[in-house]
Amino acid sequence: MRFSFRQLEYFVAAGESGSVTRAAAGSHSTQPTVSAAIAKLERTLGVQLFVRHHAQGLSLTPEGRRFLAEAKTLLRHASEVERFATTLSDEVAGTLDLACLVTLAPLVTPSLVREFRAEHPRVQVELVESHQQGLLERLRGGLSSVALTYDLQLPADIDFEPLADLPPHALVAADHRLALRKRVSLAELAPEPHILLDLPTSREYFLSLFTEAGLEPNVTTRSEHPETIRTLVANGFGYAIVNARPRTDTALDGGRVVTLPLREQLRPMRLGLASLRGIRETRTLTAFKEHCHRSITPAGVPGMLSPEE
Amino acid sequence: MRFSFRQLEYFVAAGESGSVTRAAAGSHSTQPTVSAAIAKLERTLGVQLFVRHHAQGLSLTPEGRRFLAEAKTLLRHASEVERFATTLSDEVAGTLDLACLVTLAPLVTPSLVREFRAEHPRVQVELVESHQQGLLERLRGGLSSVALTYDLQLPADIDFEPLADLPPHALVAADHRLALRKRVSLAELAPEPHILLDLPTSREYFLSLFTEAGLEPNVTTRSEHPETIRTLVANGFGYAIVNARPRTDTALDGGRVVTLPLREQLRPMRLGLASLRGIRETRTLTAFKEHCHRSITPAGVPGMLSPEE
DNA sequence: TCACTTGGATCGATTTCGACGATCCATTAG
DNA sequence: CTAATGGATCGTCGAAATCGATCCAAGTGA
Repeated sequence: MRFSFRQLEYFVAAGESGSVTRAAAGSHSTQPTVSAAIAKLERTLGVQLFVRHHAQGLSLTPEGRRFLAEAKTLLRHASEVERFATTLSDEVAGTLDLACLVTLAPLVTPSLVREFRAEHPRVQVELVESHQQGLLERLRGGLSSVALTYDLQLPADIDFEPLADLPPHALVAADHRLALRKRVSLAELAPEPHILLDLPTSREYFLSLFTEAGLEPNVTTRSEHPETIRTLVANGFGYAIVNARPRTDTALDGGRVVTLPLREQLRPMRLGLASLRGIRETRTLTAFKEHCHRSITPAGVPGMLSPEE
Repeated sequence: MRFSFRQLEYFVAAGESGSVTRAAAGSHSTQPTVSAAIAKLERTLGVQLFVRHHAQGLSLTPEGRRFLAEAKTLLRHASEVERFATTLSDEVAGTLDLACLVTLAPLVTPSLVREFRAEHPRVQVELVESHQQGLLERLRGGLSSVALTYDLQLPADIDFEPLADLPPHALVAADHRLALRKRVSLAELAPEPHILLDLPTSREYFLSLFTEAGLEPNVTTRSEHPETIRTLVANGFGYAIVNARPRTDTALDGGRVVTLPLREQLRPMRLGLASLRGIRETRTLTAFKEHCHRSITPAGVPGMLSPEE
């Protein structure tokens, strides 16, 4: 660009006031500065912008008058962009790019996002669902600002704020022989046919629960989709281990399932907010995180059964 | 403005290439310069624009991506303004603000402007008519770029390019007792009733013709309008002195007039282009001046009778 | 595993540019 | 003729941009 914002500002001020001195006063500058800036602007553009009247100010040339109009709209445009930029960081407004672990999304996000938008009407939420690896890629690629997920396989460059612990439960068919038990132990389940939620990071978690207890599950069926797991369980294919427990005992095909606490004190899944470490967060993101802390508590997660239920 | 064009340019280059180094290469700059500029931009805007990947470039944050779009349109706008500015001075295009002495305008400007516009279709001509004092005010106030007028009462700050000399003629009715003469002298005319074109500067010129010859005109009627003068002459109110001679011997009311050369060698009116001294002229103005020199010659002025006719 | 490569961040030196006070100069008012 | 007005110019100062050199972290390949 052959000119600067400062030069345009001084030029507009002088053009509108018809005086370098007044322009300087109104621009928090001095007369020599404005005079030099305008002279330089004329030189670089090769356009005579003013007619100088000795000891009585200046008037715009025809070209100066036309350029003035253009300069004003450009400056207005620039301050709109400036305003936009500050809004990006300083106001709870604009778009929040939220990512969520696929298995959690249908349970948690609807009410969470609805309440957040009710509280902050100027914010649009852009929700993307993905598996854990995809979430990390999105965070690192700047495609999402924050991810709602479990603290599984999180590298050091990812910051994680825990929101709630979800202990594992056994999921069995309503007509399963263990369905009426108050609770059940891993040892009892181990020989039974196991239906594994076979997703990149959850897989290792479920298996580790058994191996850490010196057991080995009898994996007979696998699926990547929680709803398929529930339907398989309801249809007697075996049992499953789940942490997120929907507020319904009906599978998608109408079959019934039951969730049972596990007797052992097992390491829970930790639900929380993952974001890239070391990036300055926007006020919109801060507001969203605060909202999550209020809405998703250790005592309960919207869309899921609470621990004591 | 909290940011500069340079910063935006570097930011856009880096955002589109995903690399500070490539951005620097494409911007005729160096990597530390671009790095520092972006860092400063982020600091002043309070917005994190990039996620830095060690040893493998950077990606835009969600905010960075949105700001990038705004920055690009702003830069495009700025270069349009820059282009506009250079067009103002470097191309025969845009608007030419032309002023013309009222008495000359109907005779000279129609064909002059028509031919000029045919030669330069990208130019609009904005024509304003005024008396001599008004022309000077328009030039000094930057309202017009050039004035087509006589070299009467021109102060030192006005530049004048002569185009053609218009010697004074006597204007008499077709049935006037002198109408059939080949030429007449001022002395013969002096006693006759004189109809004076009573305009600020022409007035002094006409009277000076007589006083410089030791004569005094017998002014019986005055008017500010050349067409009124011609009608008065045609109706026998007296004679008039004129320099601009229309290509017709009919006055507006249908009466006939005759123009006669004057026997004396009298100082002619000098038709030319007046402009403000010391202002850099645009290429459009240069083209117009050249066109005038070609079109308005000592041998003839469009719309007027030529000297030898 | 270790050296190499990649690519952004940082440092220090240089230079450029903007800002300012003082002054000059031409015009206008009284 | 003097004072006031108001832009142009000059010299100085300081902030900021620029650059080469260097640092450092992460990925790559032997």
